[in-house]
Amino acid sequence: MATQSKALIDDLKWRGLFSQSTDEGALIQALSKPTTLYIGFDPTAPSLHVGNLVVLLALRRFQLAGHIPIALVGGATGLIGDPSGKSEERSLNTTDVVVAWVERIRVQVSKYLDFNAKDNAAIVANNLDWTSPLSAIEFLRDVGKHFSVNQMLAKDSVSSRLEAGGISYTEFSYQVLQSFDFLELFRRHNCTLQLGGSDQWGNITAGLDLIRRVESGSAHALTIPLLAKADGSKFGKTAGGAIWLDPEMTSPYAFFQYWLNTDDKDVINFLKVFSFKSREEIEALEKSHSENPGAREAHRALARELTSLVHSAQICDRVEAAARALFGQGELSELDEATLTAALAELPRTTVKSGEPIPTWVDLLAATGVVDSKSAARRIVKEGGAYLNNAKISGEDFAPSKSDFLCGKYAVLRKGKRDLAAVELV
RNA sequence: GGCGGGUUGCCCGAGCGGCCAAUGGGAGGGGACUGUAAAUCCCCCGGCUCUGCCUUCGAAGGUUCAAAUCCUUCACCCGCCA
Repeated sequence: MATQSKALIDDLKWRGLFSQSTDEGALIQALSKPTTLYIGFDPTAPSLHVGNLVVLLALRRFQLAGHIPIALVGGATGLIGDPSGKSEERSLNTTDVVVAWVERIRVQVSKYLDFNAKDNAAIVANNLDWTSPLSAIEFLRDVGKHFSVNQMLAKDSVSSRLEAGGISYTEFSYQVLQSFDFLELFRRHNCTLQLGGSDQWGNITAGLDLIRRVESGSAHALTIPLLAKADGSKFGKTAGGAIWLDPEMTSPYAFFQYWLNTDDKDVINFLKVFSFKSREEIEALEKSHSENPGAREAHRALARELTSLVHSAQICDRVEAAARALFGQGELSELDEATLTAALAELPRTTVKSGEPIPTWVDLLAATGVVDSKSAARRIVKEGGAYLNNAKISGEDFAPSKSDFLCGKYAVLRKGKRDLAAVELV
């Protein structure tokens, strides 16, 4: 099985999922037997986003290779705030907010792991379980005593903050808590490997030291590079904010579109990082993409796989069909009502009561929430980016008429090239 | 606790009594070109009942015909001293 564990590491490297690790030979040796490993997710929002998916799917890869994954939800650490990668102190969330987020993230994380696997069922843990019973005195005596402030100060997450803006005692303590998590998981589940983003290296190695000192145990660390885009912009962020996994926060339609619109320069890398396709399959997509980029086969494969994984194959089919209908070459008016209804269901929408006068295009677009204000909607009209049923309109006062409603029910608003919204006559 | 510096639109950052909805850069948006891609070029980028009006420059008061700009108090940040 040592060759298998070597293959796992090699695959991670090929996918660009390997930043650094503790002694690689020892790690491969350890992984030759089923190994328990964990990743922590702090509740900093009500949902995980596509950036979290990188490490979460890495955990899944380990489970598929026969190892036992633990997803740790940071009910405790989420109350403290990780200084890693942050240039300034963050404001604390209230405990009830964090409790609510923990629950949502626990459910979300569970979707990507197998809890029924016979020999290596996944585990979800919450670090509040072992930190909350601990008194401050116990914590300082039993845990704190093993930490040298000199070493803590040397961590990049702390030293960079000392230079810019300072750091509170609260966030300074974060690495101790994370180390304690590793120690507890080592004790409870014989967890001997922690995965994390490359910014977690300092926190993870602090845990290794703690395990060595307290339990004379040996454990390993593996970090994953933070995903970078070709143009240097931040991955997973759009004008509207982050791309969330929660369908209430980012609609499956928008989710699919996000991946479909991936920069050509990034699409193969993203496939390697996110897709569970084999190396051969991805290399085949790379070939077809370079031969005919306009067909966007690789983009489509990426969007399909991730939308199916995060939402469902059924939802994926729906949003893809919607996009095909709305962006297709044919006339919108030629779509039958069922197709149109299904397609428009995926879009931001507003309604108009049939007895009442129809508002202007500007008012309608603003009502769908596609733009932030009526001024923004007016600007779109003035600049020539306003469409009704795929036909350009002009004049700030333009209002659709009854006959513009397809099948007597729907009007399709478009802002620019690809931002669509629906108006329904009720 | 003392002294000094700072807090400006999504972000960075100019402005230091009227010419300020506020220079510049970035992000973002629209158009052209394309492939619902990138690069490039042009344009836009507080809000509204839009040739005008309203609300913004940490918060609250005040001076003035007029304040992002001056004064007072408060909050937070940074530095030096105790």
